[in-house]
Amino acid sequence: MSSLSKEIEQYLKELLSAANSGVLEIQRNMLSEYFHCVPSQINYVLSTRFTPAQGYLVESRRGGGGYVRIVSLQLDDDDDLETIINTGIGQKINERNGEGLLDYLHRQGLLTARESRLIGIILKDRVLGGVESKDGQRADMLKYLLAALSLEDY
Amino acid sequence: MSSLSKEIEQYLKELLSAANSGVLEIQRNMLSEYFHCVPSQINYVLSTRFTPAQGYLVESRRGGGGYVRIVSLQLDDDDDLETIINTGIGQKINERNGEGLLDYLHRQGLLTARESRLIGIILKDRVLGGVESKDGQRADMLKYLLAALSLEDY
DNA sequence: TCAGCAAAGGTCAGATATGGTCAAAAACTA
DNA sequence: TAGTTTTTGACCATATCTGACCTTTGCTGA
Repeated sequence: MSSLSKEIEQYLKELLSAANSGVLEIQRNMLSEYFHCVPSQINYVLSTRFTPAQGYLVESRRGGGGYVRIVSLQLDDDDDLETIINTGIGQKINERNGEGLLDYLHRQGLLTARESRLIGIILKDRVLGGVESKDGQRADMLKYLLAALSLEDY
Repeated sequence: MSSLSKEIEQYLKELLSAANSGVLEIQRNMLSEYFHCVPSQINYVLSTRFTPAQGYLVESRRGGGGYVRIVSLQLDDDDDLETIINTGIGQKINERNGEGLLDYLHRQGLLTARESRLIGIILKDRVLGGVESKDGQRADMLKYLLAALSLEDY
C-alpha cells in the first residue's frame, strides 16, 4: 500500500533514469494532474525525497514557461561527498569549520585553491551579516555546493 | 526553450556573438514581426535579460531610422569592477541578474565556468531559502566576491 | 518655415501562466 | 495513544504576454 508520495517519487526517479542525462524537467501542474492531487503535494515530495543529502538538486521557475528541474547527482564513486553532506555538515556549521571544510575539500582535490578561497569569502560571518542563522545558512549553502560538486556539468 | 522570451534572448545573444564587435543594432519592429509578438515583448526581454548587471547596455532611438542597440560590455580594468560593485549591483540583486553577472564575469575571463556555476548554485533563491532579504544578501555576497576578484593575488 | 504626417521606439497596467508556502486535517505507525 | 508522515486547500509570489496609449525623430509640401 504505497502512498501517493511514494508513487510520485518512484515515477520521477523512473523518468530520471529514462532521461540518461541525469536531468529531468517537468511541470508541476502536469504532474499533479497526472496523479490527481493538489500541486503542493509535488512540493512535498520534492522537499522530502529530492534533497542534496539524498543526491538531488532541484531548481524551478514560476510564470509562463515555468518548470521544475530535478538533477540527479552522480555520487557513485565518491560517496565521500555523500558522507560529508550527511554527517560532516549537519544543521549548522560555523565560520571556522566551514573554512576548514573548504580547505579539506581542496586538499582532497575536489576544489581548487582559488575556488576554496572565493567560496570561503562569501560564506564568512561578515558577509552573511544580516542573516538570522548564519551557521544554518552556511550549512545549507555548503550542502548544495557539495551536491553540485559531484556533477560534471548540466 | 519553452517561452518566447527565452527564444528571443537566445536569438539576440547569437546575433551578438556573431557580430564580434560586441555591438548589435536591430529594429524592434522587425524582431517582433519575426517572432510574431507585440513590440513591447521585445522591451520585456531587453529589460530582464540585457541589464548592466548582466554585462549589457541597451540604447535606442525612435523615429525614422530608429533602432535598438545592444552593447556587450567589455571589462578592461579593476575600475570597471569597482563600477559594477557600486552601480551594477546596488543594494539588491535578484536571482536572474545575479546569475547573469556571474556569467558575465565568466565571459570576461574573471571566473572559470565552474567557478561561475558553483557560486551560482549557492546564490539561488532556493538555497537562500530562509533569508529575509534574499536579493540584499545576494548583493552583499557578490560585492565581496568582486572585491576579492579585484585584488591582484587572485 | 513649420504644421502635419509617418516611422520608429517606450510605458504601464492588466491578464495569464506557473510555481511556492504554510498550517490544519487526515492517515499511518510504533 | 502519541508521534510522524501525508494530504489538502487557501493564499502568495513571480514570470510572461498583450494591448492601449504615449513620445521622439525625420520628412514633406504649403
